[in-house]
Amino acid sequence: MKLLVIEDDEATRAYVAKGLRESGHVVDVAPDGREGLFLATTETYDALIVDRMLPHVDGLKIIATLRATGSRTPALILSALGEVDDRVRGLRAGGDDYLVKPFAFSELAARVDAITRRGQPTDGPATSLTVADLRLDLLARTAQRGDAALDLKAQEFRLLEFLMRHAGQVVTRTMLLEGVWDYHFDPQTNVIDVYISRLRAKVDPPGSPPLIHTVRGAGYALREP
Amino acid sequence: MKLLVIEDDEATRAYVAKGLRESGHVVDVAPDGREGLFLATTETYDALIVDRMLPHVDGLKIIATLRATGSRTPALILSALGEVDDRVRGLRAGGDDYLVKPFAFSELAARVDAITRRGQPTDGPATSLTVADLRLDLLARTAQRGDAALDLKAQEFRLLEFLMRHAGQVVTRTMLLEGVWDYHFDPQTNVIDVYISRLRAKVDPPGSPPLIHTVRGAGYALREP
DNA sequence: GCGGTTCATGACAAACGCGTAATCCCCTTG
DNA sequence: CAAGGGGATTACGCGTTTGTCATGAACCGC
Repeated sequence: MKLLVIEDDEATRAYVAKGLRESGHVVDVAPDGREGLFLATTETYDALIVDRMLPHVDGLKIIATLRATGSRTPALILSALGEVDDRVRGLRAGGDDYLVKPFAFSELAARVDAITRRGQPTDGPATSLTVADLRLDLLARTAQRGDAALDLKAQEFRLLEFLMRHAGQVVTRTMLLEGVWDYHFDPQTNVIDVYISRLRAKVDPPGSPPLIHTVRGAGYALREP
Repeated sequence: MKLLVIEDDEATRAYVAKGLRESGHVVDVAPDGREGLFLATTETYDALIVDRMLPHVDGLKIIATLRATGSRTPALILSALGEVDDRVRGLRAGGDDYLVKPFAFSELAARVDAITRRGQPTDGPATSLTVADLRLDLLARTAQRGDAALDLKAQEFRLLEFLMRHAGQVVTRTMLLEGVWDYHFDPQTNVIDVYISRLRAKVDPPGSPPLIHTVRGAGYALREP
């Protein structure tokens, strides 16, 4: 994790930076708001640790400015002001957390970890699916088994996506007809068998342990080997 | 925002829930860990407010369990334990913030807003593109202008996606041949003209202000009207 | 206003993806 | 072991998508 510490007090700055480095982070430091804002806009950080009272540019102002430019880098505010109103103001300005001085370093480290933790992988709709060494990239519409790319047709892709979203469970033909073909009745067809066959030819090539399993009398299941 | 408050103390629970509802949130409540965990796993929340000491299942245990299932719903821990070690333990268990009782409601509200703030819109790869009233859902592979759904063919979709990713700028035919058709030479063809034509028929129906513009001698541009 | 160039579009042809059907295979059960 | 049934696979036809071509319209410089 790459962090930026903006703090005017020499001793605090050195103490915080040293501690965070020992926790395995890469740390840049800035002694005032001007320098801090410059670094924050020119470099990319995983989180900012910002003192509230700073020369040149106030800490809250820095965060508000960054937020106005669309930056969402998490920010932890350090402050000697411990009043509820001050804390609320800090959080409302776009801070993600607020720590009152004096603070224990272990708590600072824990809070930094907490705000950086869910940096990238959001709860949002998954953009890729993985089962064993099989990967589907839903945005690029690509698939690969191991490191071989698979050339899947549209319908094959949809079928595989459905199977992967239900990995480990048995999916019946009815489920597939509804979920993949959008048939809400029995069309008296064997499309599924055909497509499973085509999919197998690509997903489970000879030599690889098969992932697509037939569950006789029930349906199919995609499972780890 | 939909929130879940897990708190055994009747008075605190009612107080917190009432306040959050007045702040415009939708609030579910649970009086113990068992009920809380059940709701947290069956419903979808934007954030959890969890008391640390709970009957049946401990608050930290709830969060740890949820994290183990892959859930990343932000969690704010409430606790009477204010020691540094306790706070650190709470954050390490997967909590996103830690508030010590007694607390001011305004601070709770501010912290809830802080942890939910960057819930959805991550910096990750965009899952949808928007220009004016035109929207492309890259995961569902659907498009709509205003609220009319557009039936785009695969190639038309790719072309429109490329145009939208370069909205506001002129894209040359060479760029399109490389980016959409993956031709790295001049195939002496007018495919692009043809597909632009087909796309226009769908994206810019008569009556709507056109978004696809011809830039004579240069290429095309997708622009706000 | 004229000629040349650039772009737009409708008709056409080839290729491809999709689903059906027929055949073959293999497991199950008595 | 034989018969029945469910599943696998191959071959084929239809419809759609994709790209080419030719013609017509719009634009620009002279």
